[in-house]
Amino acid sequence: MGTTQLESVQEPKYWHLRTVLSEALDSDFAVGEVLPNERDLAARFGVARATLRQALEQLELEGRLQRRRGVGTTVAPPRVGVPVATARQGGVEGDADEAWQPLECTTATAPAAVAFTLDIDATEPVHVVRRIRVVHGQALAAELLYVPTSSVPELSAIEVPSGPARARSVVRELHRLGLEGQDRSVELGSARADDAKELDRLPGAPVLVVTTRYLSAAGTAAVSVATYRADTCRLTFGDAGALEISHDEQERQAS
Amino acid sequence: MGTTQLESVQEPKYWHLRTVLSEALDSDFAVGEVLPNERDLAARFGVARATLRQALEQLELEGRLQRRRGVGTTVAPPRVGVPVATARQGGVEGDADEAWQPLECTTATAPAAVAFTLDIDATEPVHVVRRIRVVHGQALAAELLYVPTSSVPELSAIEVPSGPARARSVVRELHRLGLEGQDRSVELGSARADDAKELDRLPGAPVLVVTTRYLSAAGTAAVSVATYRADTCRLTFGDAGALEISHDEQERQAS
DNA sequence: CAGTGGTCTAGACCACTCA
DNA sequence: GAGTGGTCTAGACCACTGT
Repeated sequence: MGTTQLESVQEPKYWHLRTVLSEALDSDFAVGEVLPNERDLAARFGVARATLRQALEQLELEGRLQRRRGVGTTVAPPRVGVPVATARQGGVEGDADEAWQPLECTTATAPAAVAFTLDIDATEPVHVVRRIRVVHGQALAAELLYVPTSSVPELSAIEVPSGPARARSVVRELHRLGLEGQDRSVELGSARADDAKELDRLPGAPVLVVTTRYLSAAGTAAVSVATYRADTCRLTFGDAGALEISHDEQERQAS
Repeated sequence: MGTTQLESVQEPKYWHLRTVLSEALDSDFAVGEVLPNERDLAARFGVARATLRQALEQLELEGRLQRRRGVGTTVAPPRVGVPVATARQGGVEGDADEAWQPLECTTATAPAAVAFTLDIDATEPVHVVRRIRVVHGQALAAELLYVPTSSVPELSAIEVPSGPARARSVVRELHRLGLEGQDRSVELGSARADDAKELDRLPGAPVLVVTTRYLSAAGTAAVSVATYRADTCRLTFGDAGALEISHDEQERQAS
């Protein structure tokens, strides 16, 4: 008959919903606007709440939505471009180090894999510095910076008490070494409970895990494991701050 | 009384399950081994299947598990380190270009955001090259490479028919320009239907979206949007192939 | 307190893979 | 066709936020 080929490939409901909602976000909503609550939305689209939630989860993963328990679902602003490495990445300067805010510092043994990367014995003590990266008053990343005590010999004599002051000392001493460059890797992870708390997210929230190896003439001087909020961050490498491609734009397929 | 503080903070069941399963994976399972099916596992832990699945989803997101419909759930190998940029990223050579396998090439107008980044008019035609990055016989990434026709003037005269051959021509011409460097950004996304197909994933699967701007003396010569499988890939920058920190190792918290 | 998103249940059916 | 993971439902209760 005359019925036009309708969804014969049968995409899942939640996926179709995601597309519909995504288009609605583009045309009918402004950044920061709150959406109707999940029960209403589900009823409006004639699906179970769980299905509606599956669509919202997708959109949140893509950085389009922001959901807060007890508050509601709002339209998220475009992702922040976060400089992770500049073009001259061999530079001695601490890159965007001023953005990191030291919280505390303890001394302990490093996790096995970190010890391996540092090329030290697993029993050798390391300074563990806890830092967060704050932009516009919001924490974008939480980091653990592992610095072998042997890398910063000056410090052991000083004996600053634990806390932010000591964290700053360790970072200062590290910079004094004259770092020659960094190695980095980026992968997807989920926030541990402690990181989630710093980032104001729930445990298990998707994060981009940036592992950095700081190189000095003597070898690996320190290792940092930083977890960035995947929902709000776009990591940039090589002064690509100008890159302004957003996800909804990529949606359209050139054919 | 004598009851020892047991889970008073009440973490969600699925999160606790994730931890239990994660430890079980470390101690009792080998890479590639298949887990019991979801219904059995759920029964064994005394939870609903949906809850068990929430835990499995977490572990899959972290690259610990691999799930295939009709087959089962298996223990995933450690993530592959994928070189995205080398230390001398200003190099003219195509980096790990040999790993990219051209599929086809069409000519069309670029999406608005891509046109903006290329600094061209949205109506100007661009070559759209479709490539996939294959390692060990498995597709790790799918890419759309946008090259303005004005960037590669030689090509319009040649008139190679659409297809892999033409794709190769465009890439070759692009390299001939003498590229001066690249800008990159990395963010989390979900696979579009076409990308999902190339990557052997379901639509919506988590991917790392790498947007690269190729710079020539004249400005932005091309833009590429590559989607990497987030479950299997660890993107490395600056010859950090040696970085071997895996997620389960990060689990332990130094305190 | 009312209203929101987060968790959880116990089912059902479907799509896919493989023997 | 048997067995797997993927989708979907219609409820329930909880944790959190604001007023």
